[in-house]
Amino acid sequence: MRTWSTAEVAKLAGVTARTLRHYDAVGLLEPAATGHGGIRRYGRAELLRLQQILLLRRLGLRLETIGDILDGGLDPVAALRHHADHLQAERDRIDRLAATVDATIRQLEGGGPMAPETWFDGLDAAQQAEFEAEARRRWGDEAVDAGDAAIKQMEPTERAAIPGRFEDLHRRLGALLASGEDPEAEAVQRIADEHYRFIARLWGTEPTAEAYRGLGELYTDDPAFTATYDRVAAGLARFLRAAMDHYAQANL
Amino acid sequence: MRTWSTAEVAKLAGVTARTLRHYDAVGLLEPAATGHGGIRRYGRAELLRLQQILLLRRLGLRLETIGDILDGGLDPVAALRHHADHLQAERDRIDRLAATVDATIRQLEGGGPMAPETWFDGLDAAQQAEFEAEARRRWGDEAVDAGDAAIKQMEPTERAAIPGRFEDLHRRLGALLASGEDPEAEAVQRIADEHYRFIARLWGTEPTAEAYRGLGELYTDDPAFTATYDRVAAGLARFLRAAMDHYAQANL
DNA sequence: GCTAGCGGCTGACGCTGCGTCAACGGCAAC
DNA sequence: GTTGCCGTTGACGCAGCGTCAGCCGCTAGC
Repeated sequence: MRTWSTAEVAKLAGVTARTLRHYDAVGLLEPAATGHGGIRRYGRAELLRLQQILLLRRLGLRLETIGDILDGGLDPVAALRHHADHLQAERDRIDRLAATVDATIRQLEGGGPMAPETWFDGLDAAQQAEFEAEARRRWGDEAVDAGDAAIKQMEPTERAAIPGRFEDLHRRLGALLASGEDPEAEAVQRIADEHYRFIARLWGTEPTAEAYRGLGELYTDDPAFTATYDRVAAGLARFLRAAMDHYAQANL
Repeated sequence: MRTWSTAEVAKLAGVTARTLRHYDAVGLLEPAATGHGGIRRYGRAELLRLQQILLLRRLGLRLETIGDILDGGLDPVAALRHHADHLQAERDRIDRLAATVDATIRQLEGGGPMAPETWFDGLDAAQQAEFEAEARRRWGDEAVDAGDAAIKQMEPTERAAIPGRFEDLHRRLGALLASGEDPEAEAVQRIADEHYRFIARLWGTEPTAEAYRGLGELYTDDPAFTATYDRVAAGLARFLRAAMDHYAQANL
């Protein structure tokens, strides 16, 4: 027995016959011979190649890449290094996702830090969770926990007023934007000052210039925030960010 | 301005118009009204729904699941918990993949532990790397490093003889299998004893019953090994594993 | 000589979430 | 009338096969 049929190879290698036909179709593994009605026959060389294919496949490489490697057109080490980078990135992405999902679950259960009723107007539970996860990434756990503690210490009436306070600031900023004011204009900067002090209250500490600018970046980088602001007035997110940048540079 | 066009919504939410049409097509987000040549118009409610869709999407949920949640047919917390489990599994999978890829790279570079020329006959570099990764998972880093050290201390001639020694054992086992012997037969168990002592030499220590049985499991569980053995003789992997099981039970 | 059954074959659709043409329509500015 | 912009509806493409559907050839049993 020097050659094997599709079913035999499939059993030996632990794949389905369909897979073998697929590999034939894409030119990854062609049978040693086909005859008599298209019947495939595989030889020892094909078995070996299949082994290597399956190994590389289990490393997560794409079939096309595997083909390039086995046909000598691609350096295996380079390809694997590239793949390792890709895996690393994937893992990081999943880690971030998982953190955000966990935060969202905590938010929805209502028990976690940053209770829903206290935060940004216009952000629902999932958005707040995302913001929290992002905040922990940007400013660290301590900063976020400190902010949470600061909010928890407020009077209930003050807490309840937070969303309204934001709305107020945003509306007034939107009006200035609509009237063509520059982000660095004094009228705008006065509101930025109010905004800064308000954020400081919420955070339980006065943000550094860097932290405050980072918050501004968040407004424009995160589509959820951007959309929230832009519903108040088109371009408000960028306008606010510019105002915050200038404020930080001038006063912090 | 109380309604928005496709392009406006797209800009506000940071998605493409194609995406909005897609969401309409799959029934995830239908415009408030369509008229005059199919022109879509979105209202405030649709904007809010879109926000929630995008948030849940960024958590990695599938569109269908998102639809179920937003239509009230699915508990968000339960869905997210389920999703978190899924993410966890994915991360673990990627971690294992990355470990195997790293091991493969080390093997291919030839510098790492378990140099290619010393290990199993029939396993190429990638396979050996996979085996190494699997071994570290099953028996821990110390065991694998100890084995590596043991092999490094051998005389070069003895090292070179390893593959041939395996081949010899496998051929003799294959002959006994072909002649219909039982895995527990004395003739088979004598070879199992040789096999055990040989593995002990390679590992630098005498495997426990559990470790030896675990090695047998690997032979049948891992298609790469199974195929390698079954090329020597059909069913050899299972035969060897049964012999190892019995040997461990009777002698260890 | 008929039929059932086993294996093998070739299409072709399905899955996921859109990106990317292609082909066409309507409306405003020039 | 034309150009250009924004809108529309198909339809293919991607990755890697799973899963029919429909057909052919050989063998065994009746």
